[in-house]
Amino acid sequence: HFFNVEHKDPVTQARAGRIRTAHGEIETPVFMPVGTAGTVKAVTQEMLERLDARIILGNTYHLFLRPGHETVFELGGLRKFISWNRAILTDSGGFQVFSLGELRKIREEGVEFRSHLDGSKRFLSPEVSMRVQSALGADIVMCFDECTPYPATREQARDSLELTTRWSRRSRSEFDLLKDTPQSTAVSPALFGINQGSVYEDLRSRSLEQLVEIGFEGYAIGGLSVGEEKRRMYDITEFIAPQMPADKPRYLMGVGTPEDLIECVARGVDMFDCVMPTRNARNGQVFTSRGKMNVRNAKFVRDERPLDEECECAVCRRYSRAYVRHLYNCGEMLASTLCSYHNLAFYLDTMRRVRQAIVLGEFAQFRACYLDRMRAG
RNA sequence: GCAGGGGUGGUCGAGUGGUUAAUGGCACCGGGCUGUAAACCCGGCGGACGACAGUCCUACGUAGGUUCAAAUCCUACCCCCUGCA
Repeated sequence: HFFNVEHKDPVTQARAGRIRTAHGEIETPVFMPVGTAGTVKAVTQEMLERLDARIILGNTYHLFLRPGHETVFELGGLRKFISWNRAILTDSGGFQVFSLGELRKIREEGVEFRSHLDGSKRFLSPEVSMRVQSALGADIVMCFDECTPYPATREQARDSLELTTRWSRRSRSEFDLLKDTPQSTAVSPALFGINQGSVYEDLRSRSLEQLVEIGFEGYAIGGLSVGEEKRRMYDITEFIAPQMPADKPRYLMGVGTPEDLIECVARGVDMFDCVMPTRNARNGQVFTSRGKMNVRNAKFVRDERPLDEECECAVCRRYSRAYVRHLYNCGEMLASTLCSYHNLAFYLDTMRRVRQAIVLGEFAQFRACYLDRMRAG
């Protein structure tokens, strides 16, 4: 079957499991690099393989606009198009309902977007999102949801969650209809529901109950890391994750920092994705076992050490901070590539170590040591 | 030699009597980034002292001058560019 838990941490809610897709197995907890427009920005697919990434994200909205899902379909699906033979998860466009702010109008039927590229009107709904994702051929498909903005009043959060539930029901129907049709390039895809409810515990529970009733292959926590205090993000995760079906993967969308990952694994989350390692890399910030570091800083001009002295990634084995800083200074694109590669290596390695610690029953200890060191700097 | 144009802060370049320590860009320094409208955005950027408010000093080629007040006006000198010899 699709997922099973292999180890449970005796102290925390952490678990180690395995997701099986037609395009490879994924050991959890897992961090999934974000590849919005059919590329994890600045790194090649070969690099992702070398990093042993087993699954990456793609985005419905962005690929829908460009090059268009029909085009991707004709080219044999997203995996073939981008030459990636491992697993892919596509986000539904629900986050763009949130992030594109003024460029969209939400109705019961769906969302009308003004394309950020040319201003043209585009329409996305649960059905359209499923059709697009089906054509793209993802292994894991996300329900079309409304990522509730923060802050939201109780009433706004409730209305938003109810809309997401109705859209989830429609997503489920359309997904089931499309599965194994000639319009799909997917093989045994799984559909995930997305929990909403903002920072209101009872609304989170209510959302989850409704989703479980519909039934999904996995459950995601959405609507977090959208501006709320970190404490609340942890609290909501701590509250809702353990309530999610134990035999299904639990995915915290859009999170987070290395520390967030560990803290939320401890609260029962199995899957994560975040633009942070790649975006911040392009902006000169690298993550290390001693905390984050801005390699653009003048103090690295003559620093011959690797980005992270304890990292064994291909970048850290070969290049110095001085060189990477120089590349940033010159506006050279290799800087982005090198830092993105390292940051992803750091994230992926962190998750492998987290998993190993859970398997060995040492997660609580690992968590404490790891975070202490990172904070000590 | 003659005619014309010009010399401004690290740099390029505005500014042609007073809200000017001097717009902007770049460079430089620092910060932010959480299901990617992001190789982006924000802040600082003459010096000294001060926690802050602020105070003082030094600055628009050089040296003088006019004026209550000058990067801005006048004189001389130095240098650069263009054209003609």
